[in-house]
Amino acid sequence: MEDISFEPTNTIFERREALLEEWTPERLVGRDQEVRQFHGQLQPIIEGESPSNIFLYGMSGVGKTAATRYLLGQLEEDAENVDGVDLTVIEINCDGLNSSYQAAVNIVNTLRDPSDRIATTGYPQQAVYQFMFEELDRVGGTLVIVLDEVDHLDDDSILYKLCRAGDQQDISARLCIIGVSNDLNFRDRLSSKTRSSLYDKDVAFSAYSALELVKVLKQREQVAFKAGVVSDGVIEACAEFGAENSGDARKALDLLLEAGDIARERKEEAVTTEHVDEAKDRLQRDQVTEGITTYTEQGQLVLATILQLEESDRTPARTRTVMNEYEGLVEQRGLEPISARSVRDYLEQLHQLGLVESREINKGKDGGKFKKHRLADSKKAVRAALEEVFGDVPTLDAS
DNA sequence: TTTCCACAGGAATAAAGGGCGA
DNA sequence: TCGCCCTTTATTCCTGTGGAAA
Repeated sequence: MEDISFEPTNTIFERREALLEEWTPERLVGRDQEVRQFHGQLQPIIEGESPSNIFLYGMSGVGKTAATRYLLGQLEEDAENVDGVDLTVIEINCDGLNSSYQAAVNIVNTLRDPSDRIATTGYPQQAVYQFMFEELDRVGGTLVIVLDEVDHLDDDSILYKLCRAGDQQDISARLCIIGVSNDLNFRDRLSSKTRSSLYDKDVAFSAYSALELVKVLKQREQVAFKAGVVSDGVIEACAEFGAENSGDARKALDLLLEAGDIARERKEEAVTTEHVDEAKDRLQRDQVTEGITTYTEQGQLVLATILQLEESDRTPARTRTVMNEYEGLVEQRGLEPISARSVRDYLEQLHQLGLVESREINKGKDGGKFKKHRLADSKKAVRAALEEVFGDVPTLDAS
């Protein structure tokens, strides 16, 4: 093996972090109307008044989190100069937290010293809420709690508890809940008691247009890259990609970052549209691999079944066929198959993950209603990810 | 207009695993 | 160590769905 060493070869990036999600620009571009409305709703905090709860809605990557960080950063800065306003902002990302219980644990641990943190299971639910209120009360003043991707929680009890905390004298601190959701119907899914407790205001974020994305990308490009290294057409190609993906600025920025990384790896002097094309493939592959390798074993086996059906030209396959083939595949590996109901759940999850395409067919009295499934992503990427998991991909009998 | 097919998917529940306090 | 309480993953049961056929 040849000798490996590290040496600085960067001729591309000035401040690469400006393309990362956590980076907050000095000025938010393309979101003027949303920022103005959101600003107005936060204004009572600086006046020392009780703030309303606020909900931000919009597809992913449309600037909800960026606008929240931008405005709350400004609010914290300004609050320091106002007498009688003692402001604390707590940001919790609910992605990966399945329940209100876990979100409450997360709030407790965010506010506690690392040596005094609580475990993520084991406590009665009421005890966890009690810990949470104790910590919030200890901090006191006005507390803004941002629950990012709040629609990922299976239940809304934490929203109800936080909304009612002041009324029920659980805490004396002033609370403002900011819920951020990609699910436009999230509020409709809340239980009626939570809905009635939420005297909330909302801000709807529309998708970025290709033109707005160009503005966003140009702003980041000027900070992130050395002068003149981004070739003509690169920004537009990334913006177009973002616009095709529901006006998602996150996707456009990820693509620009990946294209920059490819150029740097190759020790090239400029980022070109060829790098962008390659970055698209790489992003898709990475996304597929991550989704599959972190999935449950049974979910991976259901996906392996679809892959094998795809590779033997037997897709789209109806649920019944998938089930039969899945049972054969699992038994070959000496495992117990799960029920048809659970396989249906996995097929639905794989569809939600964008790995499987499911189409509903209705043959009426002659054959009823059923679904047919096929692989949505490239066979190559799925096979590579499954090979990483299993070592080899389980094969079906060619029957 | 009614009937019927073949699931789809919601609800309730169980089992297993893990952390906590007593 | 034990009982309690949480989680995740799974099962069973059952109602709902929608369009072609009668």
